[in-house]
Amino acid sequence: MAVEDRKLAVLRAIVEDYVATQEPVGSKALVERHQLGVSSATVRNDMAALEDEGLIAQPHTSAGRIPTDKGYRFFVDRLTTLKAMSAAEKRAISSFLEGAHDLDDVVQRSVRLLAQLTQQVAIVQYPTLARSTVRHIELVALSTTRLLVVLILSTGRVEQRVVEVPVELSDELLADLRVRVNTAAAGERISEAAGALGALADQVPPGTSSTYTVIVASLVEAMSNHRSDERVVVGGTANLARFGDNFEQSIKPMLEALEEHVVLLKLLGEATSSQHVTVRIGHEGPIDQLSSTSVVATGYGASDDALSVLGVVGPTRMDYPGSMAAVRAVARYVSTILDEA
Amino acid sequence: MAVEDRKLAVLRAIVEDYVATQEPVGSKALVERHQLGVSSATVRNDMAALEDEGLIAQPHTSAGRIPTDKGYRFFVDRLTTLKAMSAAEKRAISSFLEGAHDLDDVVQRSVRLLAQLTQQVAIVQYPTLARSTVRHIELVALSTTRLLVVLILSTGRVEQRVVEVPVELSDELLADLRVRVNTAAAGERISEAAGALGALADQVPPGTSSTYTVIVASLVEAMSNHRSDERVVVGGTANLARFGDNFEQSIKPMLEALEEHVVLLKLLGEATSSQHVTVRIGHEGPIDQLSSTSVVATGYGASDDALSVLGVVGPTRMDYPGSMAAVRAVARYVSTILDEA
DNA sequence: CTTGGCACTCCGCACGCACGAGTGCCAAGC
DNA sequence: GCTTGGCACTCGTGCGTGCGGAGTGCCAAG
Repeated sequence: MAVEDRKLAVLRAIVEDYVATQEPVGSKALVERHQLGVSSATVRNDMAALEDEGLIAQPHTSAGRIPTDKGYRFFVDRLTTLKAMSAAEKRAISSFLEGAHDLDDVVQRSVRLLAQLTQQVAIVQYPTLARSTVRHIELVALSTTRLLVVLILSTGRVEQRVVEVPVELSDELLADLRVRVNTAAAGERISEAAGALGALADQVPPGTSSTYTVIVASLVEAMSNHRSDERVVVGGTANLARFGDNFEQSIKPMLEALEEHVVLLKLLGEATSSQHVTVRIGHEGPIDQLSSTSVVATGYGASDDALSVLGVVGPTRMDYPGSMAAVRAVARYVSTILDEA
Repeated sequence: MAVEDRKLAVLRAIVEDYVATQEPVGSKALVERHQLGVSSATVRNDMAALEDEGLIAQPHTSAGRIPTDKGYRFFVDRLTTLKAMSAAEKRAISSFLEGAHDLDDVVQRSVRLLAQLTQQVAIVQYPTLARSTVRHIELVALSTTRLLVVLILSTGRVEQRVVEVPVELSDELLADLRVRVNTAAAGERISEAAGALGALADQVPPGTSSTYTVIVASLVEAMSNHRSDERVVVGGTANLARFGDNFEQSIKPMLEALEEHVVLLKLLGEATSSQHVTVRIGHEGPIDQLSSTSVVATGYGASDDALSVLGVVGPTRMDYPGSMAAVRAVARYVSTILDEA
């Protein structure tokens, strides 16, 4: 085995051992636990080299080495082959997810599943609405000036929104509106539906013009900032235990981030752009407080132009191959399930 | 001041100091921080008596005293007068909640608010559907055998459910069904709607009987176990920091409980039966692992026959008067808001 | 019943020490 | 040129010891 190759084997061994034990790993322990075929002295030399390259570091003199963020990055990029899920695992996943009878249910189950599989904190963003078309719009008057708009989409999603309208609503008006709105918007993509509705404002029945325009404007406004695909669901927070015992520094910022969905979306970030599993290690992430946590995420969804995102968050010292495999597997299953729906 | 009265004053002082400092409180510190008008020796005697009664205890000989669960119970039942919220707080609460334009929003904001006010973990159960009446039922075919049922309720709630029907659906059948279902169920309470629907199965159009009965049966089944008012929302988990530093023993079981909504509902438990604020202290709760956490909760909702529940969970060592006041205040505001809707 | 005094207990903390794990370097061997 | 065994050196950790302080219980006097 060439020297370079062995160095990488050593790096891999260090990562694996450190992930498993959470303790700095020394040269001696390394040769014992792995078949490296060389003595500890040789390993020491290799380690010194790896340290020069910035891939590993020692917490203090005369302690073992731990991987640096750069080391993990190298490990993930070059030393990792995604484990395939076992047949049993596959079965478990699909049977678990197929029991769902509701979008909420699918999302809920996915989070749980992911948390369970990876033993980490799992995050799932709701599927985007981008590709959905409008199936039906129901208008319900909650009071004379408050209107509930229920949007039923082709994919079975249901969105609702209360709109404050600045005029009095009558039953006839509403009935008329309902028909017009539906004929205008039905079959349109949600992104275009707002536009289609806007056009309505022109072809108003005579004598009611201002009322109409006003209501339609409210509707358009409500539909264009539907925010529900920014919803995220979090699960497996109890796995935060694996973050280490240091509450203030590692667990608390994580809990705080988990409460802020906006922050979470930022965290999952660019993963949304592809169906590839992407990994963000420690400081690579956008949030300073979370500099010792990694994110493994991937886009998912029925098609490439309508991706949402899902993944897990854990300490930099995490089982990358396992997490990546689980994330990918769950994303695939969820995608196919959403496709069926 | 009579002796008994002073003993209670001492108990109150101990609870307050311990809650504030999280440290066992000694006789000397007590006379310094509170105007008890007696010497530390006298307080010591009182403390000995309180300990005999099981209201306080010392972690070890020659340490200060801490309240027992029984002591907290006594404090809550007899020594506490609910603080009224300040005018500013009231304004803050109502303005914060009134910004909501959606049931989800109301619930979400309530949780945040409660967590913020109490600096603890807040839990809000979705309002019950009990009193709602059916406004409209929309049926959408997702595939030839999968039917999306959307239930729009008078209160503006929207419930959805996918039903697997064991027959092929045609457009005409669906249109017909839609009309019949709506005329049968509209205006009914949700609890009665299932029954009203069931009656439909009899007055079937000739020739389609079995198909009809089958679909209606599916609908009835789906409607009778709507489970959405069992949904709970949790917030303020970052406040778990105040649980103390002992992760394994106090924080982890809490995180686990927070993931299990069923467990949470059990935890909030009987509070649902009244609009009173109820307090469960430590071991009084139904869950052994949470023997050092207390629950402050109350029923809320538009009317007495349709109560849901909301509250906070924290360490037994928590600010009961403050939490109780906040829980009550939020419950009231949410109730009135739901009432308007 | 209250109070000051006093002896006693026990926790927490700092100090010091020895131990062990791990390293880096070197000289010898393949 | 790599590899290897040996060896001295460095630190971090764990453990026993000793001390100070907070707090108590009890007692005798007011």
